[in-house]
Amino acid sequence: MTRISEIAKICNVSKTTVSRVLNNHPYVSKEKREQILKVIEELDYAPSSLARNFRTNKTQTIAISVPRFDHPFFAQLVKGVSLAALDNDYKVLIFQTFYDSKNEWDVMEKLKNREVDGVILGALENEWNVIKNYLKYGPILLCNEYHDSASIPIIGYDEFEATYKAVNHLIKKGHRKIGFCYDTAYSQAQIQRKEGFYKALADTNLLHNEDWIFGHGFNIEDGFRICDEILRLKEKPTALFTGNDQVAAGIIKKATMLGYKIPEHLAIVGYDNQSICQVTTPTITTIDIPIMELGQRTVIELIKYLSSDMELRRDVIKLPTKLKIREST
Amino acid sequence: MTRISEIAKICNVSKTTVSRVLNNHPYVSKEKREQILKVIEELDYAPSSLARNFRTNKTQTIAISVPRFDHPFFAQLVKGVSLAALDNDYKVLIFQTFYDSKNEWDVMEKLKNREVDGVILGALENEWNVIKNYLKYGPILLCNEYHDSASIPIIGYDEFEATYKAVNHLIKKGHRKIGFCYDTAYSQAQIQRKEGFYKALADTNLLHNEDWIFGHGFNIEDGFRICDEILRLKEKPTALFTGNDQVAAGIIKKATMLGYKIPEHLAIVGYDNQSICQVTTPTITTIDIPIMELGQRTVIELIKYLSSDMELRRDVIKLPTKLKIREST
DNA sequence: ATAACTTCTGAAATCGATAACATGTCAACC
DNA sequence: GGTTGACATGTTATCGATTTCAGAAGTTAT
Repeated sequence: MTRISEIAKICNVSKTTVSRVLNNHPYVSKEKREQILKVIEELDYAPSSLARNFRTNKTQTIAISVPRFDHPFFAQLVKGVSLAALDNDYKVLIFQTFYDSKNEWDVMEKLKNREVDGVILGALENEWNVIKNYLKYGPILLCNEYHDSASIPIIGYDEFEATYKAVNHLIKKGHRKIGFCYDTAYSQAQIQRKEGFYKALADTNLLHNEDWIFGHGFNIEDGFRICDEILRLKEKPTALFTGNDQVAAGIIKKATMLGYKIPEHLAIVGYDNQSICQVTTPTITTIDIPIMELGQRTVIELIKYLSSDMELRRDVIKLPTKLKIREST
Repeated sequence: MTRISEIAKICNVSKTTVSRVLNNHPYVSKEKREQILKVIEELDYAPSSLARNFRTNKTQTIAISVPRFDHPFFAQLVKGVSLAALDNDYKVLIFQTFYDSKNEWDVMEKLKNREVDGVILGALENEWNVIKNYLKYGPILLCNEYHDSASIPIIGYDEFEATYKAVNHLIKKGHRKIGFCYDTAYSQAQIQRKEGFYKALADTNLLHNEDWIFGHGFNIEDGFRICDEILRLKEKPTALFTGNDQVAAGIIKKATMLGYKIPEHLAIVGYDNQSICQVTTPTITTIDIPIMELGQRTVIELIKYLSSDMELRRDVIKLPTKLKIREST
C-alpha cells in the first residue's frame, strides 16, 4: 500500500510538503504541488484515514441509536441523519437498542473509546444520570425523545400539542368516549402525549376511562391485538388515538374484517403520517411529522458542537407538526 | 484523557504488560493483572480505538450500501446486517446510493481509504469493471443483487424461480393476460425476474404483451400511477406481477377506489412479504423473502474473509423463498 | 541598507497503542 | 548439573499521517 513517504521520495520533497498538498495548505509552489498531485494520481495513492484519524484524534463519524431500524419512522429518521451527515463529510454508524438499556450503554462506550465523535440518541433507554457521565467524552444529542432535566440539545416536536390537536379533532367530531394507545410507559415523550390527551379531555370536561388506555402499541400485530381488546370491552370507546400509524392500520383492518365500520363505529387517529395511511380502507387521519428534517436538523446541531469548542447545553428545538385529516375520523 | 502509559506508571509496569492485560494475553501474573484492572477501573480508562485501529490496520467496521433506507425491504436488510455485525464485534457504516453510481463510488473510496474493512453492496450501480478495481483494498460482497461475471460472493435468492412461482400461480388461477412491473431496467436481478416471468408464460404458451410491462415501480405512488396506466389500456391484463408490495398496495388501493374488484377484475401479486400486505383490502399475495437472514448471512460470509486470508471468490448463495397466498389473487 | 514580512521547505516530534525481540526466573527432565 | 521450556516482564521499534519549529529565500517598507 502506498504511503505518503513514497510520494515524498519520488517527488524529492519532504512528507510535510506532500501533506500540505493533501490538505490544501498554502505555501507550496505551483510546480511542486502539480508534480505531487500527478504522482499521487499515478500511484493511485490515498492517505490512510486510520493514520489521519489517529493523529487528529477525530473519527469524522457520528453514531445514531434508534430502537430499531425496520420501523418506518426510524428508517426515515436515519435516512435524514445519513443525508445530512454525508453532506458534511461525516460518516454514520448505526445502532439499535431494541428497547434495551444495555445496547444504549454500548453506544456510549463507543464515544468513550473514541470510535465516534458524537452521538445522536433516537431513543432513551437509560436514566439521565447514566448518560450524563459520558458527556465528557463528546456531544450527545437527543432526537425524537424528551427529558426534563437533560442538559443537552433536544430536537423533536411538540408531542403534547400534537396529541392535543389530534384528540381535539376527535372531540370536535362529536366523540365523548376516546381511547389512547402508547408504546412504552416510561418514555417522557409518551408521557407528554398522555398529558396532551388528558388536557384535551379536561378542556371539554370529558372523563377518561382507564379501560381505554392500551399499552405496547408498536406495530400492525399490536393493532390487531388492541382491536380485540377493545371489542371485548362492555363499554367501548367510539374513537381512538393510536400514537402510531401501524397500530392504526392494524386496528382498522381487524375491525373492518369483523364487520365494524370505521369511522362510524370507531374513529381512528394515527401518528407519523407514514405511507401506509394511504392504502388502508379507510385511509388514516394522522399527525404529520417532519421526520427527515428531524434527523437532518439534529445532525446540523451536532456538527455545530463538533466543529467548535462550544459547551454543550440544553436547547429544546421543536419542529412543527400538522394534523392530516383523512377518512378514518 | 487517560493513556496506557499512565496506567503503566501507576502500576509500575511497562505499557506492554498493560496492553497484555487489555488484550487478554497469557503470561501476566495474577497479582499484576488484578492490580492493573483495578487501576483501569478507578481511572475509568478506555483504550483509544483510534490508536488501536491505526496500529493494527483494522477498523472493525463494515460498510453497507443500499439504494435507500426508508424502503422497508432495505430497512430490514440493514437490520439484519447490523445484528450480525454487532454480534461479531463489527460496527456498521451506512450509505445510500439513491440509484446514483457516484454515491456507490464514494463507498468504494472508503474501502480504499481504510475507513472500513469490507463492503456489502445491497445495490449495484456501477459497472463490474469499476467495482473490480477496489477488490485489492478489501472484500466486497454482493447482497440482493446479481452479476453474471462478478468474482465475489453473491448472497441472494432465486429471483427467476420466485417470479416463475408467482406468475405460475396466476396462470393456475386461470389468468391468460398477465402484466409485469419492474423498478430499474438494468439491474441483473430485475432481468432474472423478467426471465422467470417470460419462462412461466412460455411454458403455458402464453404471449406477452409489451403494453403490460411497467417500469419505475418502487413505492405506493408508483402503484397509483401504474394503476392509472393499466386502466387507460384498451386491452387490460387480468393479473399483474408487481415485484414489490408497495406497488401492489398502491394498485389495489387505487383500483378499489375506482370501483374495480381485486382479484376479480385484476389479480395482484406483490413481492417481499412486508407487513403492509396484511392491512390492505384485499390482503396481498406475495413472495416471502428471508430479508433479515439475507443481511445476516452476508455479514457472516464477509467476516469469514475478513478473519482469514482466504482469497475472495465467486460464490452464489441463494436463500429459499416462499409463495404466500392471500386474498389479492 | 536594514528591518520586517511573506512565501516556501524540511527535520523532528508526536498521536497511543501493539508487535518483535530480548531477557530473566523457575521447575522439570535426562 | 546442565538443558529445555513455560512463564513473566521490559525495551524498543513501529503503524502513517500531521504539527511544530526552525530556517532559507525573496519582497516590501522605512
